[in-house]
Amino acid sequence: MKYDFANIEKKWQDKWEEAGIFHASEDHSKPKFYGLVEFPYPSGAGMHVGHIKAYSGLEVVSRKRRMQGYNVLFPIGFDAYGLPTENYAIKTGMHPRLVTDKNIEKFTSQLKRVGFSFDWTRVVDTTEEGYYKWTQWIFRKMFDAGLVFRATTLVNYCPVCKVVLSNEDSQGGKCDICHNDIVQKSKDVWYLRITEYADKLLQGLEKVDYLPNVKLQQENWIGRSEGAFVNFALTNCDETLRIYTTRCDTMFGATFMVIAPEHPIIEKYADRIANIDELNAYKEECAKKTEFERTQLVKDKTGVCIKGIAAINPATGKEIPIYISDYVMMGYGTGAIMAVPAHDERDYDFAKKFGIEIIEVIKGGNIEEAAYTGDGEMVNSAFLNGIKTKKEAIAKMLEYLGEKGIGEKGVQYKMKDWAFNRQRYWGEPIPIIHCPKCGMVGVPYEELPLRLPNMENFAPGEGGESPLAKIESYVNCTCPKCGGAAKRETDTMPQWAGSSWYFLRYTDAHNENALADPENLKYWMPVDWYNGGMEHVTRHMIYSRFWHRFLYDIGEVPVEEPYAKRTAQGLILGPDGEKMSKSKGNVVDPNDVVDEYGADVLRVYTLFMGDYASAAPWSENSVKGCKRFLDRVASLPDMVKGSGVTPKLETSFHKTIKKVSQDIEEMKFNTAIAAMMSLVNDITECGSLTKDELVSFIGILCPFAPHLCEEIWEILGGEGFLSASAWPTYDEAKTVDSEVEIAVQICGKVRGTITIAVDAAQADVIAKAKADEKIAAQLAGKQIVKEIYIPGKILNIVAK
RNA sequence: GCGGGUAUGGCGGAAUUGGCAGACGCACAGGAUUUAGGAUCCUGCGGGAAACCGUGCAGGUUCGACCCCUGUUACCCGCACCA
Repeated sequence: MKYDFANIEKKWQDKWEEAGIFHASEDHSKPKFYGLVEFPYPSGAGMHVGHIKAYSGLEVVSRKRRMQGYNVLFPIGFDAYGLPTENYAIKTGMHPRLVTDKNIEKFTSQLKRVGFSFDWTRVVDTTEEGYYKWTQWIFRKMFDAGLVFRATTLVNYCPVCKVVLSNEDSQGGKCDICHNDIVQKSKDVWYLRITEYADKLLQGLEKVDYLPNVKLQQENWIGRSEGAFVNFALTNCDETLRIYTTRCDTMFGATFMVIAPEHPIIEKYADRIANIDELNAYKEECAKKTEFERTQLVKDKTGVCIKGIAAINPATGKEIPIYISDYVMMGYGTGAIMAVPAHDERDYDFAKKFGIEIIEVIKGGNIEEAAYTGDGEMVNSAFLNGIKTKKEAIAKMLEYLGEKGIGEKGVQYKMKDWAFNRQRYWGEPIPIIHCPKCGMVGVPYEELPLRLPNMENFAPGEGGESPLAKIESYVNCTCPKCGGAAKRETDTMPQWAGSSWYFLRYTDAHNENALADPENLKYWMPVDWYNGGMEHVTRHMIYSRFWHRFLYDIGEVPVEEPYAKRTAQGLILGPDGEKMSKSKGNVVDPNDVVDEYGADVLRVYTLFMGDYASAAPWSENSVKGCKRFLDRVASLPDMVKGSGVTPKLETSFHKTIKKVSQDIEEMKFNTAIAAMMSLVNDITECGSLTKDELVSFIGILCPFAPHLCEEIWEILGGEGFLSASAWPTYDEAKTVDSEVEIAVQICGKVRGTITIAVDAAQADVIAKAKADEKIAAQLAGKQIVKEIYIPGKILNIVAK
């Protein structure tokens, strides 16, 4: 047949759409499969070949599942709130709504050109009222549950985007969006109390099937640590200084203390501190340092000793000095530590620089040289002396602290509460009203959605306040509780909000009375398989697991964990081996590939280019190789002779069907395609195949190259759609060759090969090997020591 | 610094998990066909005349190691003064 891919692809896309064969059904009696891919942010640049690879994986799995008789939900949508759109709108004067609509349209047409089997009746757009109503609804539920709070803190502020950023969005001291330097600023910030869910999020990982490195990254992100809180008595003060430590066993070695520069005790006892000016100067200096400077100066410790207040080491009873230093941070633990220079590297560096006493309490290292952090025998530690393990010493010390009532076991997390607001326009309005009498009051549920008002100038105000603050009719309102005059919150939610529950909405995308019908949730959840990028396994996945777990706790969803399985695809690099980026000019546009080679080639290539989970560079030549493969497939109908089985090809067919079936489950798409290429080579060599064989071949190729396969199916007179027909089966017995060639080794080196029956007896195999000329020559004059035969694989004769 | 991962032809990558290393594809070379080919079809393709040598490097275990163990180097990805 002629492989006119452009017409073939259009023809089948139209037919699929018309017949609606990829729509998930609400027949809940059938077994279901919910495959989820990360919905795209509809940027102005359009799609990227990376998107294609990201979706192609589960596309193949979903198509296979349908052919296996599952009711498949494979949805798509758009995570459309966000800064790039807003910034573009500010620059061009075009309303973000229009920009978003235009971009979604572009993405939709690109996705459809590739022939993805998404259920287009369930598209979710996070900026639609019908959707963000429920985003706000969930927020309100969290507010009711006490998981929302407001606090004045130093925040990461981007002076360019004029927006407050979460810690996650400002890593490395650079803005995640514009990559400019971030400054610290004091602001009122909305927080979601995600730390309350730290343990639940950690425990939830035990029940799910995530790639090991995905799980590990989440564990590290949550960062649970077990230790102790201890209260140190102070001189010249009525209160104690509370610290957190994981090494209370080393307390006898604590020769000083360190508190964060922002620690409140300084201000509180300013009048008793002799060098308060010096401390304040240091504090100011620290505030000016960028994140970058701080991390660069890790080894070069700075600090100031507090004069006028000291601490008492509760183990030794000795007075020890207190320093302020920026190597201790207010945001972790209590903002204060006991410093044990002999057994902590940071404390060691500090003590060396400031000439503080270093007392060894664990044997094993050389404290003249460096801090020793390993295990060993306790010394200089009174009642701990002689103990040989950390674990035992910690237990004993905890007992002592408990008896004296000055300390107890404690747990800390690295994860911080989630800064949940942006002073920007293009986001979900936060449904809260500030009443001078009642305080913060939630917008009543029946008034949701709280609509994002239309406006002309959505540039943020100079002070960084939300553009919504400029609309008086929006800001001024009445308190739902007392009916008095009140002001509406003008901040909006961060981009992560909409993507924190979109997978629930897909199960019932148009429901006006609930986020989704409970019956639908019960049937479809959890997501059976979620695939996406590694860059989303911490932030997006942790946030969405948190929201989902909250919804479970209040009885809104039926399962604890939203994602039963999580995998991740590798990046597609540019032809130069570098990460694709506009500035490098190495971006490949999927449209160009579809124009020149067809959508089927694009799909096959993105899956064939290498291990699905690894990064691989784009190669135009390899794309051509995939085109050649499909050209050869297109010529197979011309080689059909008769029906039934071609004896020479029978085993190849059964083997290939088996391999492709298994490889798809393990995301080994590259080897699945390689196996199908091999089969085509076998068929070409053979010269012909039967109609039945071709039908089974296009069956297994269909998830990869559906347009071409449908076309061949039609030529062969198939009824309905190949995509809706049954997945080819194989006979295990026929995947095994009756005869195999095995290698014969002499002393571990291959000296020849012999062909034997698969089930040949060892004695026969050895006899046949010895009869082989080459083998006999090698064995001549030698004495056989040992003969090892691994059935069907190898024969090794050890001889001297 | 800590944690995780990777290392195989000129290139992308395979290898039933301890059993013929280099499947499949690309590139390259030779041939056929063609007015022509950047189209198609054959053939060859790790190195070496060969004996042999070859999975980052050095050892070890084993009849047998890309695979397991010890040490080492390089690169990639997370986290990063987390007490």
